Amino acid sequence: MPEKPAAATLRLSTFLPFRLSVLSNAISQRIAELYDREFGLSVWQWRVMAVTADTPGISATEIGQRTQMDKVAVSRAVAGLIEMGYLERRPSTDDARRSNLVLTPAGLGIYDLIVPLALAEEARLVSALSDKEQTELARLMGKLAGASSPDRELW
Amino acid sequence: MPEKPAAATLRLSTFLPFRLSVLSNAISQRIAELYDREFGLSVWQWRVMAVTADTPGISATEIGQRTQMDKVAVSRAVAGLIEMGYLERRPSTDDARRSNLVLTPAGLGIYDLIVPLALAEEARLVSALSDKEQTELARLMGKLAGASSPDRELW
DNA sequence: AACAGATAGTTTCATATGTAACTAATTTCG
DNA sequence: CGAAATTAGTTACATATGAAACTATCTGTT
Repeated sequence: MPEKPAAATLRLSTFLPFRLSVLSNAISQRIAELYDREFGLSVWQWRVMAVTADTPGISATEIGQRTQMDKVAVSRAVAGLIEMGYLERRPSTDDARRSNLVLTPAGLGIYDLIVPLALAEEARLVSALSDKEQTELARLMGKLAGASSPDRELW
Repeated sequence: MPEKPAAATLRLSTFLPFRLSVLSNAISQRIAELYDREFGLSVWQWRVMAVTADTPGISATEIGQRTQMDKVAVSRAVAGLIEMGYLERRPSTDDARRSNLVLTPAGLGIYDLIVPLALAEEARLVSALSDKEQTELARLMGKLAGASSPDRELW
């Protein structure tokens, strides 16, 4: 009588999707807590601010594309930021469905406070890697992104 | 009159926490859909199955440590798996608070079906990288994990 | 012009998730 | 021993999230 074949096993701790997920969550949580504690912002709101600072007058749809947020999430983040007085909605002259979003002076003010903190936190994190390693990591992640989502651009 | 100093800007697309999060989500979602569509499992349920297959008789608390899930998530995943008939709870003889968890034959059955699919998906993904690059990626992620969570072991 | 899609964005609803409170069993220590 | 503190795990509640439906506007076709 044949042995029952040993089933293949899967060690979670070496399984890439698991490792990536755990690592990403650990990092995100740490930063999210910073945004929330210091400024009362969610990560989504912060992302909206970041792309709006980069491209004033951007539309909600375009924000979604650049941040990989779905339109509901964008809508909610925008609503929250407007309520907090950090973002302003300007009706577009050529398309009444869309709005042009811009940061208010208050929004720009806290943006300028957050950026250095975020960059410092990133720097602290990657300081464990040499410059060369940092570059290499970025490159490898780019390759993975291509393989994971051949359809859409991730960044 | 001095110029208003140009505020530091932050390009989301090169900001490591953002890139990691987007990449991880893209990969996780693809795999989650596989588990759900083919087997009706959530990612958490799958993780519980994976560590239970690896260590039969494991406790819920230990599952939490190994998978980085909090105890509520573990509790819910376990309850779901038991309901589906994939997992069995055995009261521990030496500590009445804890249960020893084991996969049922049905649970082992689908575990054996899932493992090759999960490994194949991972292989498809990392096939964009050479063997050397794969090793390097794992190494760099390990370093980052250490830097991001000096307190607890991530894997 | 006028109808049939498409598109921008919001709202609704059902589900997922995390925090805190809770129960029960165990350990610690006076 | 026995009260206080810890630990394993579940339940309850409040919030976050995503899918689908919806409103309003725009585009293309006839």
